[in-house]
Amino acid sequence: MGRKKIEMKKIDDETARLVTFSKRRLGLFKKASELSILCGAEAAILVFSESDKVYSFGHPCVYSVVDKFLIQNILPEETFPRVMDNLRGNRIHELNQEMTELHIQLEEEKKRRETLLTQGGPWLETAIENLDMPQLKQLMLSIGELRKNAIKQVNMIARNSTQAAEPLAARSAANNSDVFPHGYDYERGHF
Amino acid sequence: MGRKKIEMKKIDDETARLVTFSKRRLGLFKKASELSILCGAEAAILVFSESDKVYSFGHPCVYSVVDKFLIQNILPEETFPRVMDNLRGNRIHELNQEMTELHIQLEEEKKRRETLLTQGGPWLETAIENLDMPQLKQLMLSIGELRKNAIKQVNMIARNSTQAAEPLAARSAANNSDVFPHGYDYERGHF
DNA sequence: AACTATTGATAAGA
DNA sequence: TTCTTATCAATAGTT
Repeated sequence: MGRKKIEMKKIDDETARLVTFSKRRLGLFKKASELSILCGAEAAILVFSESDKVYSFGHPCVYSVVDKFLIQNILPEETFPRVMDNLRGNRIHELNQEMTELHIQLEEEKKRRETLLTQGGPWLETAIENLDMPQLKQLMLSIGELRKNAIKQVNMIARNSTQAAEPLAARSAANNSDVFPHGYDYERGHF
Repeated sequence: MGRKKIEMKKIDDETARLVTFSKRRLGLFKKASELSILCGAEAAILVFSESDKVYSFGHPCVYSVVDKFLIQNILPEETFPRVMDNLRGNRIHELNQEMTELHIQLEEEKKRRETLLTQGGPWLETAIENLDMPQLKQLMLSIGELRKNAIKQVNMIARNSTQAAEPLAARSAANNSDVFPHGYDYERGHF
């Protein structure tokens, strides 16, 4: 789509290939952004360059979409038997251990609920270890919602700010990855 | 890009929105396919329609790219400790009756905790609106950690499963999804 | 679904 | 790299 039509095969010249990669990657992300906006859809794009550098786009954010995908396509409840059954109810010869276990759990549950009421965050980190698959799925969905809301708020602040707000990468340690959050002026390459 | 320029906002007319969604989604996938071919890149696209139907594209395939993404961004920081250790103990025996009671109490606690977990969402949504930028950054970090822990636990459950544990993201596409694999002549609808 | 008038994306060049 | 522009490609509105 330019001065000439190009053959649809891997570009031989490395420099030209890199240039095209940059241009088209941005174009792709823009298209995805438009699709999301125009149609109220959620989308995520993951791209790995030849040198395995990762670039990603997501609306409302990469992780909420990827998580949603994983939950729908990779983590169906029925494929995973209840692990907790092994630890709790199915071993008659381990009744005593189970008893102890229950005592501990009960205490932990009480503590956790208490902590959750007061602090929230720290509780979740430890409590996750005791969640079963349905609970985990619910948690993943909640996390997705949480991200959405947080990003919304960041965008809100950014809009209301005269100074250009620091772009939200929608995640923590973005090691070696470029994240492309929708809602930011990616045209200007602010990140 | 047609008879008229359209405003970049959600299309009001539902029919038009659905048509545009179809057209642009295909266009997006084609662009991704071209990017992959021309530049030797790997790419995956996940799209959820408003009605949460999922469409995906992947080169060389959706799951390999998603896996790669997960591995690069999530798994490296994990250590996979034996999470269940804290559930096992070697204490003195207890009575069956007490155990039954404990079971009941535990279930009750879990229910209460679950209620907090699910109902905690709305509370957080409201709270988020009052956070400033530094607080939001911290929240995003926390969410990232939370998500890692959740995924870690999912993997844990998968590993401990008596059934052949399926590696994360190593399944074929599920029922309700349209997968758009690169390498096939999607123009002609070979699948 | 198909068809075009337009707009949008981009290959090549500066 | 960034910008410019001639072309090609995608698509909005229409049939």
